[in-house]
Amino acid sequence: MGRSPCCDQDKGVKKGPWMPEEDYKLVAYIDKNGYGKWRSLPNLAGLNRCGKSCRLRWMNYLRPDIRRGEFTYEEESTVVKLHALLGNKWSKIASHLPGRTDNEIKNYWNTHMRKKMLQMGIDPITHEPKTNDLSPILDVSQMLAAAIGNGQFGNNTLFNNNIAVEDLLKLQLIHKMLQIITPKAIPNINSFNTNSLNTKPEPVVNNIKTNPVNPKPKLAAAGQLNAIGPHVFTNQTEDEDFMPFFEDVWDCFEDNQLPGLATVYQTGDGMMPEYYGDQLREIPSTGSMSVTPETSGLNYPGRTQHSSGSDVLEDWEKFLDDETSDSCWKSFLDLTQPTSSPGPW
DNA sequence: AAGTACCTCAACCGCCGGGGT
DNA sequence: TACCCCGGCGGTTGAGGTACT
Repeated sequence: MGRSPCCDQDKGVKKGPWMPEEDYKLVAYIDKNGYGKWRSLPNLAGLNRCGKSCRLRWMNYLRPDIRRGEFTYEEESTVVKLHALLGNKWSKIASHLPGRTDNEIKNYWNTHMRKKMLQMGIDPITHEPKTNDLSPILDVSQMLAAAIGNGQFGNNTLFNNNIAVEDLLKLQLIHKMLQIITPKAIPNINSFNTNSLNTKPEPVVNNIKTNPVNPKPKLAAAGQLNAIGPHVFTNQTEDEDFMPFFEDVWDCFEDNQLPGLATVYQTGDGMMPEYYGDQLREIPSTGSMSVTPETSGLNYPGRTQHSSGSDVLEDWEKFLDDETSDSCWKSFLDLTQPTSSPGPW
């Protein structure tokens, strides 16, 4: 069938960037007559353009309610969530962002947000961590596991200092989290002998200062996932800061459970530090997600069921309900947790 | 200053689905 | 039922701007 393109009949119509006088003509006509009947509009408005071009110019640029300028944090967050829900349905996404056009959102996604997600190791299509990007972590984790499994923990110089053990525990924690997120991509290395860890090496423990004043910090799933990347636990280089984290992890290992969520420290003003793209910024500790799977009533194409770590995910859920946990990552987490409605994943 | 590479985004293209005849 | 018209959508392009060498 293939009907002809709308502009075939309009031989010699102008293409390319619009001139101000063309804009003026189009706006003046629509102001007077309203829009619609795009095919006949150019002739009526005295424009040497095809109807589609006029429509596009009006919808994407001349409409009075167009909102221009940088996307706000809330807008970006909404785009990420809706893209995870809807995929490249730009017009549907745009319908949730007043003043933004599908074209603008599409462009912004392709030029900014897609890049950001890739930098964060997130697949912009599936919204899941990219397994290829995790392999270096996995490799290191496996290397350490192998070393421990060989009984070298006690005399291997690699582990003869606190930093190495801390790093090991961090790696294990990250590994566990990755297993929960992408169980198929991250093989289980739990089989390595964690019992060797259960006999707390005295030199390590003795060198870590206890801190009775510092309460157990909140467990932060958002912070957990922020740790996947180049900024792993950057706030925890000091022993005092690291101690609660160490205790949490240690407790879980002793109970032979998944490690607890790592600690993320709130700053004094109630702000949560988080990485946002390649920048560290502090975000208000309150706020709500404008759209969630539950509120939207939409299913999640592409969601995966995580068979393991459900307890941890429940903890995450509890944490996510906490008012201090709002973050860009929370939105990702909202979209990756199982719901009661059975999805295809 | 000039050349080149990269980035951004307005605009175009081709296809699709709904509605009318 | 078949065909056509139209509006709308998503993918792609390329001109202009910017950064880098």
